[in-house]
Amino acid sequence: MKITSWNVNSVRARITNIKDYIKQASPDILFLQEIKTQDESFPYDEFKKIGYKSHVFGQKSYNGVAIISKIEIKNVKKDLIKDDLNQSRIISGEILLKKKKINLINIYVPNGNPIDTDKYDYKKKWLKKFITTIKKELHKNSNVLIAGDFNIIPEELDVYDFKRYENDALGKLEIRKKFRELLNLGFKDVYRDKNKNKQEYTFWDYFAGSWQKNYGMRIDHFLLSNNLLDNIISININKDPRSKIKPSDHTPIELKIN
DNA sequence: ATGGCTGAGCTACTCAGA
Repeated sequence: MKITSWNVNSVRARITNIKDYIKQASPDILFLQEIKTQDESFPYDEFKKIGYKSHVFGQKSYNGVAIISKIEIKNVKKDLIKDDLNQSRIISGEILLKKKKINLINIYVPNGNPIDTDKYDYKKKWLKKFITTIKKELHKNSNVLIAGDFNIIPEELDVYDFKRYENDALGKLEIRKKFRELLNLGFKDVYRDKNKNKQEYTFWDYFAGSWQKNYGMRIDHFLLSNNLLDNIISININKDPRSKIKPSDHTPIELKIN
């Protein structure tokens, strides 16, 4: 089974790119972030035509997450977190894999910049609530997969120039500590676990030729609870969609499990 | 390089992203 996570930066502006990606990569389940549209404007039919059912937690103009899937997703929830600003940033559901019930959680963590504003406080509070939520979820079911746009650079090698980001909402130590706190609940950062020293990115800015210069960062992640690590086949950052016309600034990350 | 692109909503320009 292939599960992909991709911040698409508007599902409607990106629909052709997304369908092209699906044709090429054929994921069973696709986690989308930043769909930037309300539920009623989501392109359900476009995905239905190619065999995917959509579960959507939309929002006008900003944020918004969705899970689209070829296989049945049960017990879809959009209220795992009571969001202080009522933003649409988390959607979860359950699948069965070899008789194991797995809790799938798709997140879009607040950016948090600039750091001297309430946006940064919102990010810290959101992450704190998220960690509390995950602790509770683990008590109910220890098989947990979390994926999405974390807006966290976990370590220095996860960005082209760490000095530029050590005082940024994506790279500040207190934010990176939240990521470690999550891992300490019993998760692995699957990409880093399988690629100990490799420097690959999932995001490149639109401007200043960041893509061409490979000025990127690794901020989209798959976290898998330790008891599921034996199910991993592979993890891959698929850079192809970032090279296309009218791309998202993020590229998909793909996990294969069995 | 603290915004040099991009998208939404709207239809001139702001807000947001990272």
